[in-house]
Amino acid sequence: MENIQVTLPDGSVKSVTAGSTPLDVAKGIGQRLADDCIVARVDGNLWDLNRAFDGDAKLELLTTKNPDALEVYRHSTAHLLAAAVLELFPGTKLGIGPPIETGFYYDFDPAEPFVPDDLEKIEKKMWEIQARDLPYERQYMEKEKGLVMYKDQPMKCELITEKADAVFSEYTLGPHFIDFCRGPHVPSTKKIKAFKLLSIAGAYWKGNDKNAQLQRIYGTAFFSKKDLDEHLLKLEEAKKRDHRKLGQELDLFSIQELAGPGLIFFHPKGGIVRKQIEDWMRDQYLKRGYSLVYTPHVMRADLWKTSGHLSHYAENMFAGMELDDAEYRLKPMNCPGHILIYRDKLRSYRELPVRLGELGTVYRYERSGTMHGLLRVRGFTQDDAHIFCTPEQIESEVVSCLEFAFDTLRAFGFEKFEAEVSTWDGGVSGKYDGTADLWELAEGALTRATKRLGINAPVIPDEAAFYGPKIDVKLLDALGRKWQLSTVQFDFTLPRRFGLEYVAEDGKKHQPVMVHRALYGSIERFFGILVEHYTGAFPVWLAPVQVAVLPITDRQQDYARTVHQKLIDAGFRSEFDDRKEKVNLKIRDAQMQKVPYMLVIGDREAEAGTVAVRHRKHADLGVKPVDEFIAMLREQVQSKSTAD
RNA sequence: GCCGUUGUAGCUCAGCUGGUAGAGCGCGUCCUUGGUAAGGACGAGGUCACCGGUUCAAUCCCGGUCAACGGCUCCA
Repeated sequence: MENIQVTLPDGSVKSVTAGSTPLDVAKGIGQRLADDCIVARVDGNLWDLNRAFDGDAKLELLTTKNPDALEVYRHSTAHLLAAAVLELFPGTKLGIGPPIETGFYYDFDPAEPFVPDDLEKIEKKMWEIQARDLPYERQYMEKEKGLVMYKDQPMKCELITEKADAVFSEYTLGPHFIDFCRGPHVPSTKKIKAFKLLSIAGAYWKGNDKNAQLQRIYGTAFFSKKDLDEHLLKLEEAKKRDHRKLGQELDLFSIQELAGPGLIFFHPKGGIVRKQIEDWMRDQYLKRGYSLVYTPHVMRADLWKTSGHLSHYAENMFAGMELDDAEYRLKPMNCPGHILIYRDKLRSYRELPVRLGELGTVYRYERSGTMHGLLRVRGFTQDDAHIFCTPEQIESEVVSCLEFAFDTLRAFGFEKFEAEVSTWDGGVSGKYDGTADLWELAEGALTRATKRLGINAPVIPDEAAFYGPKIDVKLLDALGRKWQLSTVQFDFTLPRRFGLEYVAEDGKKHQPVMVHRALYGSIERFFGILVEHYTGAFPVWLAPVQVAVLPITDRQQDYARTVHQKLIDAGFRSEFDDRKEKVNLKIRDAQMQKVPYMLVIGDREAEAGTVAVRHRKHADLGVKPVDEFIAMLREQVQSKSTAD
């Protein structure tokens, strides 16, 4: 037998006998490495550790430090899940079971739907199989034979028919489990050390809502118990931060069954926070050359015909209202309203760009089952603005929109962002509106703008709206979760549909370019994200109650009241707790409401004209004269400090 | 819209194979005037989501509706 040459990443070459596997090479280097290895990369392809080399090869051994290895590991855990399900529920039909960003899932079609208790049973069975130390073995099957072999697994047959080569690979796990699969996998179940099944959900076969629905089991897996526990802790933490839970605990907002799903009631405390959010944006509009407009919530259906919404978007609109003169529709978007204002008079190039901004409440008929707290609703308010400009102005407008967006997100305490540019498909499919030179112009402006600002923004082809390219900004919150918020979108369609014009230098009429942009996106959604980002402990400038004044006994009531009044007069949001309760309880309540400052007032303070300051996080800050406290508070509010 | 789960006081939940309900917190009254995260006593709150069926009898079983939750699909 001839030897084969295996080149390692450091350039060294190992000579091994033909038929050797990556695991053999790893063992040759050291048992520790062999133990740590999950999978190999051979000539750039992921490869089972126990799969023999075809010939000379470049080899990389992937250990638990490699993200690709984690994917393989999770994929193997998904197979383990499927094997457990088949042992417990023979006859269950298998769908697919891939790794995902946070773990893995496997889709099943069981005779009886799984119930939550089954998760525990299945997980137990998985550990049982894991303990058997079963190998994942790669085998090969001819397509024709395979279709017969898998005749009891209709979904697998479908996949084999569609995807398999004439000879395809499959993986066994022990004597009873076999799955059509490209692999690779870990060598044996003993490699799998930490996993947990998380939930059961419904999912359409092949992601198509025309197909039958399967039972999907989600789980997660990590190389170590420690990593798994950390991840589970993070999930717990996210649950505690859930804006729906905090919204109720802090009395910020509610959704009323009598009123309907997806419609938000802002309570007094949520209302104050929302006012801060809105005021900030309106002030910025005026500072940055936007005008503030208001447009009606219901408008004639004819308007929505002109805009094209009734032909493209009708299923997302609330049904029409037949009035005496015509049919009316609730607005799902603000654009047509702004367009009517633009179009109300003849515009000169001298007044461009025209930037019309509104905090516009729109209603969209989201399908039942899609609503989610404040994040997906049927009525929401966009910080919406439309910029009408000349083609030459596009780039600088995009730059200032992006600057505006980043300033906005930073103001609310977000530090990390990502941006991406969505472009068309070059016109091949015909599903995009507008001419090639317009797309080129706009896409060029977007990418140049990101470069000018030094933003790394990947370009994603064929992801644009049909009416123009766009750039989306995502933020990363305190838990590192991504949220898509700000968007800047070109629109080649509406200016044409509404026949928008401006008179240029040449005295002729030209069509302006239109840009849609929203920075919060939806105020409701932004509010929800803020609640989660801060776990409800809003920075002082946003906090619904900034100060709680807490007299210890009735003797200090009068003095405490003057302190409270002084705060109110100075423009702060102070709450006076004059209940006949112990100060411990008052502190506890203020603490649980996440009030930033508590002023404890006893005889000593009343005597000296001071307050004992307690901070929600840093606890006792000591005694200060009232004016000194007010000055400190003023500084924090004015600077909109987000430090706690 | 689809699959699955859930729906009991303002909130969080308990309620054993059907006999019209209970706790803690909160709320009210009273006592306690107490220095940095829960003082005590008493009391008032519920058509057990809604509609229908089975039954002598339904919070409990069955069917439907609505809503919430976990997801899927969708989000020009």
